[in-house]
Amino acid sequence: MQEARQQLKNRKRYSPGEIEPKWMSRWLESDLFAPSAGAGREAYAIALPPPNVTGSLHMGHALNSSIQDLLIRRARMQGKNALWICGTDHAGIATQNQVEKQLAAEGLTRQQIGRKEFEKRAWKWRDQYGSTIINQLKRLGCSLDYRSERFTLDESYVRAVYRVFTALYEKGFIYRDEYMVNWCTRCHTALSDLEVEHQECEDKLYYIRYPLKDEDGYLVIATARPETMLGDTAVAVNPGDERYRAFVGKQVVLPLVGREIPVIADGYVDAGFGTGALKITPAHDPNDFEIGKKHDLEEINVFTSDGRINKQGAEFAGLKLEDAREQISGRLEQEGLVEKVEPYSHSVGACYRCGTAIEPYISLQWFMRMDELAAPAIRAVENGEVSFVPKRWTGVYLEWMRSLRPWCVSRQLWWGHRLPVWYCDECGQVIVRETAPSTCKCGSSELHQEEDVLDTWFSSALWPFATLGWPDASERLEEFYPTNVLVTARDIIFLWVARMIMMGIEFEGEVPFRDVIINPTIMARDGRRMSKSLGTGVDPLQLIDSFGADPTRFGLLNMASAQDVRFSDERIEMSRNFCNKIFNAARFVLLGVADVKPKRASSCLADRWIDSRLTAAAAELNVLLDRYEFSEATRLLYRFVWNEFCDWYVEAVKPRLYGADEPAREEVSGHLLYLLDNVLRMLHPFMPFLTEELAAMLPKERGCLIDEAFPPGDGERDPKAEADMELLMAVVVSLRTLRGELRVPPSRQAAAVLVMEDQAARQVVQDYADLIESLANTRLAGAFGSEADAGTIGRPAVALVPGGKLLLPLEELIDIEAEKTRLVSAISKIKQELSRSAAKLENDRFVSMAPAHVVEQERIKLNQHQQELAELEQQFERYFGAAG
RNA sequence: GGGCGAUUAGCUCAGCGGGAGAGCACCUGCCUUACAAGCAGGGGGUCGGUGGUUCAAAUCCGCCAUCGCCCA
Repeated sequence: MQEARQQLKNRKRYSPGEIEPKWMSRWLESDLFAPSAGAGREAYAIALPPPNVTGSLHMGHALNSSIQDLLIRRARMQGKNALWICGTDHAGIATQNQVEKQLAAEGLTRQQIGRKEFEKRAWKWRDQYGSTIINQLKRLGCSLDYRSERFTLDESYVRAVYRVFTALYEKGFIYRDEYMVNWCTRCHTALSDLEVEHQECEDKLYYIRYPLKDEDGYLVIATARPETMLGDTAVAVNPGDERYRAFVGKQVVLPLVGREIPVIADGYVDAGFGTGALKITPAHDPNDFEIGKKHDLEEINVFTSDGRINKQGAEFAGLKLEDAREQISGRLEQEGLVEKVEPYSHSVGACYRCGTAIEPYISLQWFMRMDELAAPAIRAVENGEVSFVPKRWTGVYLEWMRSLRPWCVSRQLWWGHRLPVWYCDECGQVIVRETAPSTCKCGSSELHQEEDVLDTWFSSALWPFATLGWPDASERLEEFYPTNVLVTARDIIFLWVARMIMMGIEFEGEVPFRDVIINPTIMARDGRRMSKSLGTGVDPLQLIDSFGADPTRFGLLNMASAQDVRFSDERIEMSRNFCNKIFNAARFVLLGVADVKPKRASSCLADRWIDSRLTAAAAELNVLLDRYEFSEATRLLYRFVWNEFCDWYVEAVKPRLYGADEPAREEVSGHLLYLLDNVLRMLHPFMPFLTEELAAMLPKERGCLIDEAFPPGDGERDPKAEADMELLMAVVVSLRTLRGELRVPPSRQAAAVLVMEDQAARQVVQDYADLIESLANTRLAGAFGSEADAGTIGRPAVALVPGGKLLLPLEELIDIEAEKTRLVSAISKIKQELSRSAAKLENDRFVSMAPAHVVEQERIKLNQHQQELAELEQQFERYFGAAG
C-alpha cells in the first residue's frame, strides 16, 4: 500500500487503461459478484434484458448496463444480497444468418448439410463468438453474476420453454392455423408484427383499367403493387359510393389473366382513395384477406416463398417480384390498360434482420392468443404492482396490451426451440408434450416432430424466472423472484416487458419485477436515432478505449434523465476531467497526510462544515437513487466533490496540513482520509474502477470497496457550521472578485477591513481570519462594527458581503475608472432588484394572497437591498460626487 | 392517419409555480508545492410564438409553428 502510494507521486493524470483490467479480474477471482446462498439478507435482483448473442455493445446497452450496475452495486453496498442475472438469448434469425454466411463462404447452404449438422455449426458459432457482448460488459465494469450465465437454449431453459408451450397449448391459448403472416422472402420465415420495421417509401400508384365483362367500359383501380393483380379475385367499392352503385354485382375481366371476377361492395373501401375502386387480392394483402374471408373469395397465392411469381402467374412465373412489377406494368401499358401513374408515398414493411421487403403471405403457422394472458398483465400495471419510470410509458404499454392480436410464434428456422409438437404419420394425431412421445394413441410409432422453431422472444419472455431455475423449485427462485427492477429501452416494452409480465403472472403467479425503468434514447449528434447504416452510431467501446470505462459510465449516467438526449462527447470529457479531479484530490490526500488512520475531526469550522455537507450529499444521493434520478445524482456528486470538497475544503486544509503544528496536522490528516473514504464509497457504483484503485491505498483494514457500506447519509447536519462557512466563503469570493475587477496583481498583498454590524458574524470572521487570508490571498486588517470604529482607511474600494461590507484600501494602486464602472453597474443591478421587490410589496393582492413566508422574505430582501444601495451610493459619492 | 415528447446562454442539457443554472466554448489573470484534463475572476438568455389560469408562470392549461420518436 505504501508502495502504491509512492507510485502516485509520478502519476499526475488518471490513466484508466492501467487499472481497469486489473480490478475486473480481481473482483472475478474473489467471486464478489455472486449473491451468497441462504444469506438471510434482503434480496435485490435485476435480470439483465438478455442481449442478442450475436450482438455487440451499442450505446443503448452501455447506458442501461451502467444504470443496472449502479443499482446493483449500491444495493450490494447497502448490505443486500444482490444478484444481477447474466446471459444472452439465442437470437434465432440473427444467429442463423451468421452461420449461413459462414456456410456461404464455403460454398455451402444449410439445406446441403442438413439440420443436425447445421445445429452443430450454430453451437460452434455460439461457443466461438457468443460471449462477445458479455466480455464487453466486463470492460464496462458490470458486476453481473457471470458464473451463472444463462443462455436461452441451455438444457434446463429448453425445459422451461417446453413446459410453458405445453401448458399454453393445453389451455387452448396456442393453436395452429392457416393465416396471413409477415413473410421474409430472404430469411424464409414468418415474423411477428413486432419484427417488421415500417419505413416511408417513395413509390408509384398505378391506375389500371379492368374491363367489364360482356359490355363496354371498365373500372379503374389504383394500386401500388400491380404484380399482385395476378391473384385478384374481386374488385371492391364502397356501398355508399354513387359512382359505382350500378357496377356492384357485375363481373370484370382481370387483364392479362382473363379471370372473371365480381365487383363487390364493402364498407372497408375508402371512396376517397385512388378511384374509389379497390382490387382485392386475398392472398397477398392483410386487409384484402379479411375482405376475402367476409365475402368468401378465393385466395389465389401467386408468389413463391422466396419472392418470385409461382406457376399461377403463367407467363410471369419465375420472375422476381420487382421484375414482375416492371413486366406486368409494361404489358398493361402496351395493352392500353394503364390510365396514369402517380408518385405515391406509403410505408413499406421490412424484415428487422435483413431489411428485405416483407410479404403478407398465407401459411400454416402456430399462434398464441393473447387476450387472456394480457388481462391480468394490464391489471398489474393499472394497480401499480408494476410501475414504469418515467410514468408516461405506462400509457404506451397499456395501449399496446389492449389491442393485442394473436402472436405468430412459429419460425421456419433451424436455430431455436423446436416446437414440442409431434405428428403421427399414421393417423395425423397432433401430440404436444414436454418430452418426445414414442407412440401415438393409435399405436403407431411413426411420429415426426414439427420442423418449426419458436420465436426467440417466446423464450425471452420467461427470462426472469427461467434463469432462476424454473420449472424446478429452487432457493434461488424463491429468494430472487420477483426481481426488483428491469432497465431497458423503450422499443423493448413490447418485445420483453409486456411478455415477461404476462408469462410471470401466468406461471409464477406474480409479476416479474416491480419497477420498469425505460432509459432515454441516445440520439446521434444530429438529433436523430443512431443508425448503423448511416454510420451515425457511436461505439461505446471506442469511448472506453479513449476515455476509460469510468468516465464513459459517468458520462452516460449524466445523460440518463427522463428525456432523449443527443450524444456529445463533451459530456464524456467532462466526466473524464471529473475522474482526473478525483484522482488528483486523492493524490493530494494520500501523499500529503500524516501517517494516521481515517478519523473524523471537528475542531475547525471547515471540518464541521464539510462533514455536514457530506451528510447532506449522501442523504440527497440516496433519495435521488431511490427515485432513479441518475442524471441528477451525477450532478450532485460532481458539485459536492469538485465545488465543495476540492474547491473549498482541500484549499482550507492546506495551512494546517503543511504547517508546523503536528497535532493539528495529524487531526486534519485523519479527517481527510475519512472524507476521501466516504467520497469513494459514494462514487463507487458510478465509477467502480477508479474508486476501487484509490480505496486500496487508504490506510485501513479492508477488503474490496465493492463490499463496503454505502454512506447512508443519516448523520446529523450542523446548520451553524454550514451558515458560518457560507459567510466565510462569501467574504473570500468578494475579496477575490474585488481584486480581480480592480486588477490587483496576485503578488500584491492588500489589507482588507471588514465592517459588520452583527456581533456574532463579526466573531466568526475574526476567529477564522487566517482562513480567509489564505483563501483570498489578502490580509485582513480587522473586523469592526462600523466604519467609524475602523479608523482612518485610505482610499478603499468597497464590496458587499452578507451582513456588511469589505473595504479594500489600495492607495495609489486603485484603478479609479475600474472602480467607477464597477460601482455604476453594481448600483444599477441593485436598483433593479429593489424596484422589483418594491413593486411586489406595493401590490395588495400579493401581500394578502401570497403565503406569509413569501411576503416576509420579500420584505427582508427589500430591506437588504435598501442598505446595500445606500452603501454603494456612499462609496460612489466618496470618489465621484453625487450618485448618478 | 393516431399517440408521445422536445423547443431554456454560441453548443449539449438540467430546472418544471415564488428572484434564470451546469459542462463545453468565449474574455481577463495565473505553470500558486493534488490536478493546465487545472486555479481565480468575468461576460452572455424578454426560457419557440400566442392566448389563458394565478397575487405570482421557463414551470400549469389551450392553440400555432418547428423538430424528433413510436404505432398503424
